[in-house]
Amino acid sequence: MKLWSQFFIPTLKESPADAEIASHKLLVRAGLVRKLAGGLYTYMPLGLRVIHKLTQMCREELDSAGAIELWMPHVHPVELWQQGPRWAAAREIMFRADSAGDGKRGGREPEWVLGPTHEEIITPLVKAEITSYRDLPKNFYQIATKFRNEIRPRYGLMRAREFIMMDAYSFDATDEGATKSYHAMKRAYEAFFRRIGAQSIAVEADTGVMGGSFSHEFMVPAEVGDDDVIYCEESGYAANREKATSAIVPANWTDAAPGAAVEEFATPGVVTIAALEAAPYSVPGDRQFKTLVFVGDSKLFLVILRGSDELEEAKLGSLGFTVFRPATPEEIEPVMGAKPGSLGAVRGTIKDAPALAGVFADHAIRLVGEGTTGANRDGFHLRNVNVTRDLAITKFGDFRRVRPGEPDVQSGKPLQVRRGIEVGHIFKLGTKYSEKFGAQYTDDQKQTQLMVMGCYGIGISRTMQAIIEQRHDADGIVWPWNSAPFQVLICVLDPQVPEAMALARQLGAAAESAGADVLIDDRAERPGVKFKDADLIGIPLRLTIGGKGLKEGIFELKWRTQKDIAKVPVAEGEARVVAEVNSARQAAAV
RNA sequence: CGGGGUGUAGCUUAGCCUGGUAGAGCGCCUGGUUUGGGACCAGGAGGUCGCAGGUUCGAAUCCUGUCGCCCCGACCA
Repeated sequence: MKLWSQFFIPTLKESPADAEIASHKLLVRAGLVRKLAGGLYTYMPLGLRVIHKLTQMCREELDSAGAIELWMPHVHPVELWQQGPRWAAAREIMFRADSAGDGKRGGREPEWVLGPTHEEIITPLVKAEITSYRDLPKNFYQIATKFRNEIRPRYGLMRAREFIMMDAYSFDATDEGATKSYHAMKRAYEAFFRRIGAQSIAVEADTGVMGGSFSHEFMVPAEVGDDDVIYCEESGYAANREKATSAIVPANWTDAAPGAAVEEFATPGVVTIAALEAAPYSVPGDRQFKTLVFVGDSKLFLVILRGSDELEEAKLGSLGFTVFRPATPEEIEPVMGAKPGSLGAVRGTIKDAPALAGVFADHAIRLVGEGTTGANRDGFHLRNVNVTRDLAITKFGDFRRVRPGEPDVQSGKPLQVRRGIEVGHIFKLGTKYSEKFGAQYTDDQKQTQLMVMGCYGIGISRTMQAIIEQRHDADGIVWPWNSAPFQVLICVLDPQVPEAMALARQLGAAAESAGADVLIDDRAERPGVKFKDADLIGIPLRLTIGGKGLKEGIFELKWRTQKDIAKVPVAEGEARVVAEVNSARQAAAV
């Protein structure tokens, strides 16, 4: 039981000027956080209580899924990162940590970095400690601070330079075992997000720089989120836009039979899909082939899309290049024989075809059947280009960005899109890190094998803000029971009246005995101030004790989520409060 | 890193265009009246106008540089 007057909850009437979105404003107004600098926040006492609630529930769910908690350093020797598989990609967002001294200690400082995540630390540790299949599988986790020098921190805790994250790492003897561990974690995540009272959905996701074979993101639906989720209510399909696919090419689709011969025609100055759509050419975008040139591991490769489609660059990750980027016009011309805008992949028209690492075509170009594309000769295009007859395609794949309204693969119903905040991510990593760091074990046949890894993250501090974004109204935060900093707020309107405070303590003790955390507002403030603050900080259950009610022998009971106020006779007070707390706890239990 | 914006008291801000005593509301302190949805009255404290340089008799205001912050983009484990 805490007394407000002896705690510290600095609430604000006005929103800070630098906050843009509701949850960020409320975090500050309700006294949960204060900013030190961009992306760096102090967790104030009330905010820290929420963090503790979330970490405790996270810990419990992971423990019951068999994960084991440990704690790793956050200052890392840079050598470990240089040894790892993603130094080149990760170093840009990593903070360097060296001495702030004036150099008088002499010699060069060793290089240290602050940990953005811990694959590079846990894998060598497990390599050193585990050598037998008998010690596998193992899943280690920690709940700790992470450091990422984000290019653009924003929206308060949503994207911060320093944040609190649960990160877990599983090590299995076999690929099947790793898949099992992955699904166990997925279930633990689902239990966690249900329990904290956040509506979240697991969506298929791209593995990005992490690498690995498959991945799910956990998204809290919110307009201010950074990610687009493509989903189908009918089938339950949900995927990040980077990963999403649709049934735009029907399963029974037959490719167009070759028709008229390929014919070159002059298109002076036409270098865009749109220009070719316009008169006098009037070739619709979905009758054109779009040819994009990339550099993958220092060789050029082509990507062919429908003219009306957009490339989803993340999907090129499936091609297996370690790094890739769009090619420059200077790189393109010597190989293709033309500048961008007149490019195509018709057999025999590419100047130096052997120089290409491949021609990768999106499935949807089959819908074009026979269409128009660049002639690899500046100012000319080719028509009557048949997909099967004329294009020099190495491999078909899924490279286009899905659009809402396209049919879902399973149900055929139109796909929908909504924004979401990514609060968790799970990856089946495979052996990418165990190979690099030599994390091996001996199996029961005396054979040396690589461990198969998974890694898992939950942004705890971001989750706190995501809950607020999802659960607030015009007056303030509306905390779910389990995540609330306190579950019960007792507003004592006349704290100078001894009977009022005595009743507050009595009801508070009853609520505590039933398992609630209790805050008593004993400040010498006017009632209006107390009610406004109560709504702002959003404690689920409010008990109001006033001098007038006390004379009638009643106090008031109100839920933050409801408008109506119940008058409860003091004599029945303890029993009623216990009953309310119990039913709330049951409703919030998973 | 590119584009846009912004920096004035603990917070929200006016003043800047057109240079001439730095103003308000909230909050804070003292006293009084109030007391069920952010009270009222009186008095008071708090600002080298982000920082540095320049122009000028004179700069919060104009110019240059610099730093911080916010938004959009790029990026994003």
